[in-house]
Amino acid sequence: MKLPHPSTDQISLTNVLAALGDPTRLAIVRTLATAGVPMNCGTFAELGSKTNISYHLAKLRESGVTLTEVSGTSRKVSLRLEELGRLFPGLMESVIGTEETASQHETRQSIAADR
Amino acid sequence: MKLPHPSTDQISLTNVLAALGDPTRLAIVRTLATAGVPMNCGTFAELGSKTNISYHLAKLRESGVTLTEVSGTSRKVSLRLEELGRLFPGLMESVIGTEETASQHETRQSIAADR
DNA sequence: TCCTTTGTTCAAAAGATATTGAACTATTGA
DNA sequence: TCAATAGTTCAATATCTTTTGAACAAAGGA
Repeated sequence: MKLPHPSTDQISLTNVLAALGDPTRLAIVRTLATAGVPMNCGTFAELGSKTNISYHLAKLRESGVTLTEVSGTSRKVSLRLEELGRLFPGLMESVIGTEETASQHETRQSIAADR
Repeated sequence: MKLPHPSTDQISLTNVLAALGDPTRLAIVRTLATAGVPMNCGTFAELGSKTNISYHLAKLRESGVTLTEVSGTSRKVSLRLEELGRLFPGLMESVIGTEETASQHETRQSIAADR
C-alpha cells in the first residue's frame, strides 16, 4: 500500500503555507520537528479525535509538508525537510524555530471584530 | 481615521501563515515586497474586484502582515517587515524570495482527488 | 457646490474546510 | 482463528472563507 504524495515539483508555496496556517497542523509539524524521527498518528491523539487527526495528516501529506509511510497497521509520518529546504529556503526553519505564545491566539478575534 | 491593526505581540504565526496561504494575498505581498514602497489598493486591481481586494487587504492587515495608512481618499499599504522579521526570523525573506511556477498551482488538485 | 476618485460596508450566495460518529480495512499478536 | 490495534473512509453537519453587487462615505478637484 502506497499513499499519494505530490512530487517535489508539485509542491507549491501557497499550498504549504495554507497547510501550515492551521493550529492543529502547525502543532503536528512542530512535534515532528522536535522529535526529529518519524512518528505514528497516535502521537497526535491529544490534538484531536482519531478521525480529525487523520484528516489533518492527509492535508499535510497532500500539500507536500509530510511524508507518510505505511508500516504494517501503522504509519510513519515525517517532515519533507530536505525538499522543502530546497524549494523554499529558510521557511521550515523559520516556522519550526518560532515559539508561539498563548496570548497570541486569543487576541486576534478581537481585532477582526473591532472593524 | 485610523484602521485597527494588531500590536506586535498580538501577531501570531498561525494567523500570518493562514493570511499568506492564499494566492491573491501572496501576490499582494510579493507586489509590495518587489515595490519596496507603500502602495494603494488600486495597484492590486488586476488581482480581483475592488470589493474583493478590500477584503484581502483587510485580512492581511488584521493578521499583522501589512500596515494600512489612510492618506486622504486613498490608503498606503506596506509590509510590516521589521516586526515580522523580529517575530519570525527568515519567514518573510523565504516567502518573498521564492518563485512560484504556474504548474504548481494546477497539479495539486489531482493529488487530493487521487485518494 | 457637484462630481469624481478611492475605498469601505453590508447582505447574500457560493465554496471550501473542519469536525463528528459509525462503519470499515488491514495487520498483528494471542 | 479471533480479537485487538491503527488508521481510513463516508456522510452529515457545522463553520469559516471567499466572492459578488449595491449602497455608502470621505476627500479633492473643477
